[in-house]
Amino acid sequence: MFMEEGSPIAAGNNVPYLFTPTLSSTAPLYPPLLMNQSMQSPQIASDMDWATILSSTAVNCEQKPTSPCLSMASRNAREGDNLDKNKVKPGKTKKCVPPRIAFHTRSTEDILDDGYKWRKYGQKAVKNCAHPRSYYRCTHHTCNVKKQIQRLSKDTSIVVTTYEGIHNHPCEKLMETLSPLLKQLQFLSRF
DNA sequence: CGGGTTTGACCAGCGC
DNA sequence: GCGCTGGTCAAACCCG
Repeated sequence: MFMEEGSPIAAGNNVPYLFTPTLSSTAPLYPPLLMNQSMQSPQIASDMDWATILSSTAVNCEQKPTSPCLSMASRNAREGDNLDKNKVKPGKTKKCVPPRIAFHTRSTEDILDDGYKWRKYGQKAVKNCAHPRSYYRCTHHTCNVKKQIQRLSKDTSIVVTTYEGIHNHPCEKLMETLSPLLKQLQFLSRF
């Protein structure tokens, strides 16, 4: 298996992990191996693009909408809820883990280009980790997707990228790449 | 000047 | 209840 680390990544216990084969030291994004609890072994997702993988996996592990997600006062405030920061309703503070996907990628670069545009909003030193964890948010104004980037302390060449949420907009870079192909397909389909 | 990064402070959850 | 830790905020700063 590719999971020599053994211990779960800091992404919650119900996270379906996506692993990239660690063959190269300067890792382009290889077709990832998709793995979750229902699978006996990782499956090669060679025919899928990253956006598809992200959205389908996130949907598969989506939480029930009735869960009291985003209960923190700061989140309420950010999402237009008028709750005062110091007036979080009692009994509704149970933490809800939104859909998360974690990637292991061997790379010298911390930031892997996934086609989306991200803005860093925090960095934090994590216990028992030599490298800090960075927090990013999708810059799209209607999109609340976040990601965390951290290097493994055991193997600093491996970058763990944890995505939280589902993009509600197309991947700009992907569309840029695909649009000429689509045009070509449309042209050929006329014959 | 606008958008992104840095970084210290703050807050909530959790374990003891 | 208290301390620790992770996640986020926001002001200051940087850069094109």
